[in-house]
Amino acid sequence: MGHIAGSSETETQILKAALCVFGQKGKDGARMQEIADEAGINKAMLHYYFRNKDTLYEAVFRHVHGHFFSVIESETSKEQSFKQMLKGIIDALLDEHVQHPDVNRLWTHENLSGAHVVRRILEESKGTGLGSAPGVLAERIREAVDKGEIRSVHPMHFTMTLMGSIIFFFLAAPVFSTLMPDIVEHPEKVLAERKQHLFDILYNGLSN
Amino acid sequence: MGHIAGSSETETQILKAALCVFGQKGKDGARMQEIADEAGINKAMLHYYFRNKDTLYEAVFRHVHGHFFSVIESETSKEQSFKQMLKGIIDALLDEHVQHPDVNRLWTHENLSGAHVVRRILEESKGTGLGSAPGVLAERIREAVDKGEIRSVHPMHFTMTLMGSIIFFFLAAPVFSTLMPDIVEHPEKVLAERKQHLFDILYNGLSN
DNA sequence: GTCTATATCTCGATAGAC
DNA sequence: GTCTATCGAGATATAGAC
Repeated sequence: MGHIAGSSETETQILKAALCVFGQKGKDGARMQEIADEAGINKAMLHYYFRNKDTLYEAVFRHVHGHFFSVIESETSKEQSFKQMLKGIIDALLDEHVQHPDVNRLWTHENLSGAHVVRRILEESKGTGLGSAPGVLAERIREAVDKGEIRSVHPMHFTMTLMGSIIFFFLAAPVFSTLMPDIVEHPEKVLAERKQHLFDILYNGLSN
Repeated sequence: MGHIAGSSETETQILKAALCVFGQKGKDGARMQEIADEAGINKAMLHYYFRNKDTLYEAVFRHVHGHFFSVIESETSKEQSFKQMLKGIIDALLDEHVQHPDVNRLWTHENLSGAHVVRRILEESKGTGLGSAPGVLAERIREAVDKGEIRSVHPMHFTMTLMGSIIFFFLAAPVFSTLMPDIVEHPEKVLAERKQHLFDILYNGLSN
């Protein structure tokens, strides 16, 4: 947030526009002018609401960083079998990425630049809140192993494998579309295939 | 290459330095001054060997883009079972990423910025050379399915899952290190775990 | 709160001596 | 081929009127 108490309409517009531009171009490639244009306001207003580019970037990140974690948190807290949970996470995370591609891109940019902002946020809320979602998922995996629902597997590594195979799909789409034209020509079909494939390979990989 | 015929010592130094800086900061975040410093030369020299920043970036990318593909090509062309090939690709690709983290980062930056350079390169050598490596891997998967070595799976989706779960591990390391301190404290141990986990989960996922 | 005008500065690129 | 010095575009950020 800027130095304004409540969150005004304009502030929301700025955050939305900034997410879009930062997501597309990254922090370095983004231009304050472009963000202003996208928000339908003036460049000076950006500095009025958010002191400078760094502050704006951090505000945007704080505003959306929980998006994907909240999906995981939602699915892990439902009363359901591990199998259902896995299917739920795969489907919901893929859908979420389709609907909010900029958030995924922002996350990746953040990781590439050392993840200083994320880490600060995660440190602030040590083990609580949305940041703990991957930890909760790992715990659910551990429980499922104990109950014999799935065979023994390293919880954190599986969490990384799951998230990686979901996120990479969108990240590498520009390159893979050369090898697999359906990605751009029939995106819904490929998305459905992806959901089916991931559940198939990962659940089978966990089966006894 | 610049407008010099052979590749001089200086040119190699520049490419090496540029890979480092472009990998760390991305094309937009990179500074010509920093590349010059890293190469131990003068800023003007960069423009002498490579016309401008764009040209330099493309030269760097062309210089290293085949790194990971060559690993896949090497493993897919060996005379070995599918099981051995899968193990070989996982181990070799993970090792390659450890040894050349900047190449991975450059690739990711390239994907985030639309992959215009990669696509041009891939178009130039339509289906030939290193660019066809993922396609060859997909073909090997198809063959293994036909032979009954593994159960039926979508070849291209499996290729993406494999590459994604390998690459994401390095990409998200900054964030996951908060949740899994071993990543920075005992990196060799975690790398060994990763190799073992990936082969375990993916090969089991492919088994009948 | 919102705008115009402008200050300040960083960076890519070039000119030109050696 | 290599350097120093510098130009000029374009970016962030601010000043100040309304």
